[in-house]
Amino acid sequence: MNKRLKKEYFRQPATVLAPDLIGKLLCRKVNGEILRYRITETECYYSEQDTACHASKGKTERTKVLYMQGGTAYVYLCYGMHSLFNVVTGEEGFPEAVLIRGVEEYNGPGKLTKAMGIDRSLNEIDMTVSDELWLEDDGIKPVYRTAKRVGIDYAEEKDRNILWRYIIDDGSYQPVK
DNA sequence: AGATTGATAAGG
DNA sequence: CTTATCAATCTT
Repeated sequence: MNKRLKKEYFRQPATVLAPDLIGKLLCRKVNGEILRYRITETECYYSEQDTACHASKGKTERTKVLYMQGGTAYVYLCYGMHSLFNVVTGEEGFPEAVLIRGVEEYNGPGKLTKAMGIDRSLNEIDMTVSDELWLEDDGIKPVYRTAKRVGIDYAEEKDRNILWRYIIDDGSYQPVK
């Protein structure tokens, strides 16, 4: 039986949740139909000291959602054409989030949001109570590997080299019965 | 390697 | 108001 991820779960640090979200189910209800996709790739963005994190330059109108409590959705329009979907984690007042970079059928953060109909109207949604967008755990624990984050050339070298990207090891889990 | 695309943030 | 920048993707 699938269990919906609740507030206590999202209160953990992004550094813990990023690997743990691998294999979880991203659920989206659109036009009365429920879509479920298994998360295959995430990245961790953590604190104002992380120069790759949007919040590193301080709190602004755009990044304030990163400071909200865990379980909030952060949807950001990048390069004018791609909606990127993040899960805000941790306690209120501390900026951290996990970027969902890929799901089973769609690789690439811009493609999965387009496929699931995720756009900026879902920004700041509380996924612990929303019936449009939420996360589920069906008990599968896939094996994953780590890598350096991508697309963050603007960050300082110390942050570019952190292994905060988590990718599923394909075929390492059993399909849902 | 280059074009695309528009919100966001910083500066005048 | 103007300008530069971007957690990407597609085509050449």
